[in-house]
Amino acid sequence: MQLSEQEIVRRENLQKIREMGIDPYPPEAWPINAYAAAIKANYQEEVLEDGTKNRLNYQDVCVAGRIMAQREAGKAMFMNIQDSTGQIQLYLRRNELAAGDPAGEQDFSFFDVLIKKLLDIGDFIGVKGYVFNTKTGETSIHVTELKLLAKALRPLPVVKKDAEGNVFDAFTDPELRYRMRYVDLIVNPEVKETFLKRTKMIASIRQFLNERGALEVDTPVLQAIPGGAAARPFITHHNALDIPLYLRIANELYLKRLIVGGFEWVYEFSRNFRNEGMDRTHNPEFTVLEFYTAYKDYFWMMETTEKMMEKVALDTCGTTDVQVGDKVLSFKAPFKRVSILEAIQEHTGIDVSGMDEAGLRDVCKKLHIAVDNSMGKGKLIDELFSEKAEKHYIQPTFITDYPVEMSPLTKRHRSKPGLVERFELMVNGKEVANAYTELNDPIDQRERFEEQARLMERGDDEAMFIDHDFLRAMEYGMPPMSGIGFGIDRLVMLFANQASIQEVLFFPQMRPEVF
RNA sequence: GAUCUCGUAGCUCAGUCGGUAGAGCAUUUGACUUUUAAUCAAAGGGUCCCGGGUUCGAGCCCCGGCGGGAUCACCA
Repeated sequence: MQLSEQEIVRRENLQKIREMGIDPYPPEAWPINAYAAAIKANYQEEVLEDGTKNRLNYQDVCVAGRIMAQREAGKAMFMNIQDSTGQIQLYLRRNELAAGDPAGEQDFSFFDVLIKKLLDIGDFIGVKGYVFNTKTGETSIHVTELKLLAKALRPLPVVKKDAEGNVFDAFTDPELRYRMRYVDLIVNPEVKETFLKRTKMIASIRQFLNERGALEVDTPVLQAIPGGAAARPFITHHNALDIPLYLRIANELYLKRLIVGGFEWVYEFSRNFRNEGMDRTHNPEFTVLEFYTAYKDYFWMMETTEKMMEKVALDTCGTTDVQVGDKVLSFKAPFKRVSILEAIQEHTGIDVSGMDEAGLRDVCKKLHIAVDNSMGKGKLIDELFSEKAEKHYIQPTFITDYPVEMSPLTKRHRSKPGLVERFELMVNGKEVANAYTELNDPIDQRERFEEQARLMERGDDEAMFIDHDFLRAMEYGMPPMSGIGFGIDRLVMLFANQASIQEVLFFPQMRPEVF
């Protein structure tokens, strides 16, 4: 391996540390009793009449962190260390860290050699000391004891910030940031914020569901029949059984089996895998929250969804008015409801309700939407909506009542022939959730699967497989229910105001690196 | 998969008309006991993504490849 000059220096420093009798990777625990952010927020001191300071708290702190900056000032030194909560400044003095009798012979090598020469940016250290404010008002730890906790052998990008908050030499190359997310997280604090928001959002959803009595469950990731969605799966092979298995594209059919089994409300944060293109809104593995609730319909689901979204916005952003790009989105319930046919009429001026396939195809051609003969009525309506209407729904809006051809798992509409009881929640011109009154008529379900099988024979590689066990479950009796799936990564993109899915996944898929 | 675009020091970036490879930070050496983008003085550091071609001469021009980003297609 070719080492850079800085890597060679650090390896030499490591050797010198060992020669000083210091273990650069000591095993003992370090007894932390304070954190950077809390110290800076809560430290108090008062200036007495004689000008001396009375320090009120944090006079015996023990912290740990990574060295992020070093400023030598002769026989003193300043460092910034970073712990999980942020950075704090350290103040170190040569004579206070010396060995031996202050009145007689003293050994200053700990400060002169270890601290000034052998410690580098990136090293983990633990320090003990007391907190004070410097002349310039910076809350700092006056260090009385320092211990090297772990030596770093590679130089970190050094990102600097001035008093006005201008950032210099930021570590910005997306390829390096995604491949070395650990470095990204160390030097770009706002990246950490995004991921903390993601965790907060998921916790908020979990709380919303749990307090209403929903049950969190786990269902198979490896499936013999990849069902519940129209997508190309990843395929793998099980050696002991000598069978092909698929990574799940959805967990819908398993959650519905659980409703058959007698649970009334189940949910799962499902990692799904789809063998399709990648771009700034698609990663091969992604997270969907699905939940299914017995004895409910899609009207109930709309109300539940808007309540949940309102809570999630409050919990993750502190407000229902969320800034996304240059827009402010209001997640205050209730949300607008528009049927897909009304939406098309509103944005094309054409009423397509009641039109047959030929009529729809003419409308598409007139509006310069590419069509081909494989497209049925449902697909044509879907094209009209996604080409002409979808992008206009910036504020959260429920688009309802889709054509039956697009929705093989959805119950037919109670009053509108040819449509199903389905909605998608559109936010910022994109779909973030998809929900139905679920189909629970096993004979209708079997026919819908058979239609999918015909599509597959015609070469549609995204058509659904027939899942005979799922049909058997439904034949045992499935209660009426409503179900929904939320694209969690896309919700995080909204609430964290990020334009790329790679910014909300710790380790987005990349081409393998060649070493 | 298609098109456009980028790849130069550890990081962020300059590099003119094709003529000896540059800066800031980081690193090394020295000064400085309340600094904070610390400062001051000096020094070292390069497979210019890889492979071909044109040329007396290529970081720069041409061809091919690898990797990233953006747009589009498919999808959530």
